[in-house]
Amino acid sequence: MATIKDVAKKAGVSVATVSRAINGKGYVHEDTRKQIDEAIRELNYKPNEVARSLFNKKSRLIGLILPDIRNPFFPELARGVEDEMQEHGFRLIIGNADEKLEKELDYIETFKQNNVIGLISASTNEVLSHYDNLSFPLVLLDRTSVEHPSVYANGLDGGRLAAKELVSRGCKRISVLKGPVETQTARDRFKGAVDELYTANVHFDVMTTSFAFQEAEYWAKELFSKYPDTDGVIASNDVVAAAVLHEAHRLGKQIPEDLQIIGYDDIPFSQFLYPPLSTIRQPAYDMGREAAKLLIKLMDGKKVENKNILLPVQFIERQTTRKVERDD
Amino acid sequence: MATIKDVAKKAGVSVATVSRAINGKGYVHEDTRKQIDEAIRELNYKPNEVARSLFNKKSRLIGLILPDIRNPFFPELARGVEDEMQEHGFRLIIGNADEKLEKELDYIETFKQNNVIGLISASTNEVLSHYDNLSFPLVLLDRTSVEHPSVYANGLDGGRLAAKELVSRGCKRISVLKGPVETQTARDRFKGAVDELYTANVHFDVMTTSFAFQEAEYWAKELFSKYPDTDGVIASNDVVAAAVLHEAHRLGKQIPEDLQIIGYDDIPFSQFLYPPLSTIRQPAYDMGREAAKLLIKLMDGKKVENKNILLPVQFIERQTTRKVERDD
DNA sequence: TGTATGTGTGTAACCGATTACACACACAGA
DNA sequence: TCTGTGTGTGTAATCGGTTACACACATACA
Repeated sequence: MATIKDVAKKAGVSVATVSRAINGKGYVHEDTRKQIDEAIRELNYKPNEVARSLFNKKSRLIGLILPDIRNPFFPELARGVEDEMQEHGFRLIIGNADEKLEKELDYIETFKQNNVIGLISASTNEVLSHYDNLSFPLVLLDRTSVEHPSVYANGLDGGRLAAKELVSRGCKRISVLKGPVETQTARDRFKGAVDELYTANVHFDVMTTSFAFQEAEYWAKELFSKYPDTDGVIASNDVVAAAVLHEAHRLGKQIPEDLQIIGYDDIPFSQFLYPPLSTIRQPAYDMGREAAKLLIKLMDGKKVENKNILLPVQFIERQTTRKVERDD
Repeated sequence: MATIKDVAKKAGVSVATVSRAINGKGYVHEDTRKQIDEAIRELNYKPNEVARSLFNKKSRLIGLILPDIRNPFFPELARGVEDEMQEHGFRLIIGNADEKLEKELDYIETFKQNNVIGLISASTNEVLSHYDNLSFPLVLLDRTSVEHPSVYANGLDGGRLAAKELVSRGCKRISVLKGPVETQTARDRFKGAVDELYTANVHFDVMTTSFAFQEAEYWAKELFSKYPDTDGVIASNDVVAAAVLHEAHRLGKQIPEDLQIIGYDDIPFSQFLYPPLSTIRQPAYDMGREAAKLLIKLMDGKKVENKNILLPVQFIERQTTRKVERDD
């Protein structure tokens, strides 16, 4: 690997001049610049990011913490973040926290030690105190907090929407599957659904589930054993919805005649389920991009007027809910 | 952030002694060591990885290149790699190459510039020449090559198995969906299927598809418009299989009566499809772990006898294939 | 002619670690 | 007493960049 010294020698100047030429700071004579460019090309010189990072106390790396990379919702978020960052010349270190605080702390340590210049966290841990004394800006993603900037989707609306759509389609005994309630958005989502069901005066039961694949099947079985005559399910996410759908098939239920199901997230796979899953869409990719944009602003030290960006959710009508006549 | 100097001052010794104490190299008096440990604790000192990395020309970072993080097969691989690396104190920089050579090269540059000490690549690019002059070891994952160490699953077997299972279940007009053929494993897979079908003397058609979600639906429609009377589909992966299944439902086909489908990969979602997808399972998580283990050996400079690790695949019988009487 | 300003470049300190080397001291064996 | 060896520690160079500062020179203007 060629170093700046090699370039300086080849171009017949000092390293300072090379550095200035590369970074476009200070004066460099046109002719000198050409010499240097030539030397750089010939040696295929690339500045050593580590050395830069050591001096500047800044790398070009961004940390991204995801709770569970296996849940397709999160790769979608990650893609949004990645694409935006890529366009700005930043790179991502993705950490999979596995919903464990310890792993999350581990990654934060790695991020600090590698001089990341910003962090986006979609962690689901209730406590946020480990984010308090960071030397770089932080954006929370898919969650919110008054103390930190965040990008999230409207859980209240999402829960409400899901409930409303089931009620308007005639469900009488609704099961609300509540995700892990560590985060405000998960609580909002639940609250939205419950509020709506109270108002509509529809019977409902509540069950708390995890978001993960491995356990989804268990929860689905549990659901039907506890509430065998449920006729509407508001799932905690699309993964759980898929498991419920699968279990319903196994039990010989007709969908959406006997049972209607609404998922949450709208992961790419949901359209391929049978019947295709009706769900509340969170704009995951856009959320990722927005989080990245917000972080970039913060890193630039720009004043940001709105530090908590709320994105809308949307009911995606497919076929796990009945058709209704709409008067529009 | 406390530095080694702060620790040295607090402990009343030189930085060299602190460094020796931390790294357990050279002599350090027991009492001195205690003083230093105490100072480290009080200051909450963590060595700066960037400075270390600059001097040692080695970080603790491992690069991982994935072709498409949205395809659930790859997060599964990633988890395997991550878990193994985590246990050895290494961290991952995950790069999503998006099946584009340019992005892949970008990430490789980032990896070099950040002194990664090893690279695992599941890239699908045909050319590998950009891996030739790396200063750190490389392991190919989910692909193979004579020049580089690799961990992959038996494509020949996989293709053969898929074909055999369909043939033994009475398929007469099989459609083989061929993935992108840039990689040897994809070619093997195809060859395995075709060999078996030739041998069995069963009619088959071939269509080349991508592996991606966004295009899966298109290919599914294309399939049935080109070969409307196909009665067996060997899909290029589970994502495509899901799309085919979805399209088959839309066309009112009975599965597995009218049409049998076999996927590839066995991603977690496949069990939740309806009917649950029969598929060829690649042990993704284990592949990831094996790749990590192999890389660690290479990084340690150990002689590795077998640089190309072949893992077995397995037919997972679910319900997109008919039941057969087995005489076992 | 003297001074201010702009241009162009080099020297050397610095970022925070690691380590080669020098040196001091204790103790053992000749 | 002298020498060799093991123990313990500090000084300073080094990794590959960036940049403060000094300095040289050209030009402009009073």
